[in-house]
Amino acid sequence: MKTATAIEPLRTKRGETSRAAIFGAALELFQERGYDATTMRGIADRAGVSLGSSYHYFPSKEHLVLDFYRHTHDLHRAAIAELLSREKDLAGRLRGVIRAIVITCEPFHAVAGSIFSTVANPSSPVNPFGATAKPLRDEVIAMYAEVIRGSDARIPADVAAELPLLLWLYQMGILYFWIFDRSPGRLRTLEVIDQTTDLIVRLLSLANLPVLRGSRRRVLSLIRSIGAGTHDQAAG
Amino acid sequence: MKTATAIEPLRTKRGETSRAAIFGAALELFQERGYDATTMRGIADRAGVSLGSSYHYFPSKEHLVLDFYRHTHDLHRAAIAELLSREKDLAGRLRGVIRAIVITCEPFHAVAGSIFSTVANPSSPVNPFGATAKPLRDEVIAMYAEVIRGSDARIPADVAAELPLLLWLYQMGILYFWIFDRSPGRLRTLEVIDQTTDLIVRLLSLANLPVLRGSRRRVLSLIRSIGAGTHDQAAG
DNA sequence: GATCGCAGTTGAACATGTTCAATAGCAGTC
DNA sequence: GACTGCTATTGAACATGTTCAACTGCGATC
Repeated sequence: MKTATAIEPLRTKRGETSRAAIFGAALELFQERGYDATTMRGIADRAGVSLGSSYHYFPSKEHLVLDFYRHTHDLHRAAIAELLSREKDLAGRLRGVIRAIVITCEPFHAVAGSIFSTVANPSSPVNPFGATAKPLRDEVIAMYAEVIRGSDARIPADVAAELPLLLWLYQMGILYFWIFDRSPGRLRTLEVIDQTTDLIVRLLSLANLPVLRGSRRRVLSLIRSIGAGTHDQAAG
Repeated sequence: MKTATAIEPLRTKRGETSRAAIFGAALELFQERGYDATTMRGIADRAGVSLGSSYHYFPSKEHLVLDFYRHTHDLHRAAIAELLSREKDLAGRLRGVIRAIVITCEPFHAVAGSIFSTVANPSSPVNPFGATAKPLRDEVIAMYAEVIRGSDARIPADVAAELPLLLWLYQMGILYFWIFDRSPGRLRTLEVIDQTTDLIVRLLSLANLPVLRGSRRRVLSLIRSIGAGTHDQAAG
């Protein structure tokens, strides 16, 4: 069951250069003008290629967003490396990781809204739940698995199995909140992050209470049934 | 603090007719071809008006979606009227209302994805969190207040104050799940609705447990701080 | 009933995402 | 070195959302 439309490797060095130039130009223009105001012609111009060439490497404007995601994820990984090797407290790890994603994305705050909406479309080739985005999605989920695994928290196995996926969703929720946040320094988002990460960790510690056992079992089964459909999402 | 760009009342009967024709044509075409495949020219043609006229009544294609929301909300209200007057059990009311929204929207399932994504854009004039959508949003939230108020459940006042907003968000979450659901008869969505409504009601009944008091207080304060920013959303 | 103002109407013009058929350039083969 | 096939490149052409300046017609005012 291989992903059909994954980014195929580039054939020549010349092509690699062009592709990088196009993506670089897109990245600059997204930051300067936003996603919608950035035109494919503008990207091609700045990259020094023709309009048609851009479409040779990126089947659509939306496909540029996928590379954009990859790019910010790499930045995010780099930003949290030190934290993950040092901090052992789960709340601390989670807080740091989520804060880092917001800080990493900060240069793109103005763009993020249109990008989010573009990508939220289930029929978009770059929908986060879709097949094209699966490799990157799996990486992000694996990252959260690492956040949990490297902590000193004792998470029951059944919970731990579903938690990375949930944290990925949680990250998306925070990012959507952040998109709307116009407070100076994005303080409101940071405040919400602090509170929600604490709540999550507290909830995890409560999950073992006898009175919550039943709910926990039902929540987990619900999550599994939801997750089941998410993965084999058709691309087109 | 009046909403600036609310739909202004129509001046003449002639205009009212045109507006209705345009919206009706849009509704038909959305169902037949989907949102993206429906062109403004196609709408104008079917409505028997010129392209320019459509823009006289709807500043953009997105603005048609706002009327679309209003339309489905009215259908939804009609669909649940009987249930709300009969059923007193909170879980039953909630389940019925959420099921009804999914069933009401079923004819638009194929369209819903692109519409959702269009509307998810924070800079879209019809973003559900934005100023233009406020009247309708308030109506939906009030509807959920009614769902709670008319039940025999004893909800603590502090929880009851925030619950309608949360249920509105919950409804949006269900709809986003439903958009992806390709199971026959949308059975998976219905299953998720049954399970989540039960969980919500159970969680509400647990909210009074001493061990959860602290969390409850923190959750509520978090919700209030999140909700605070949502309301005075700028339109542009 | 003539005049005036404004809602309503129109279609051409524009910007931009996307497609496509044609061309250029390069690498391997004989 | 000529040939072959594939990648890279190009810009014109197309479809569609949106804008706009001009025009029409209806109802109020005198």
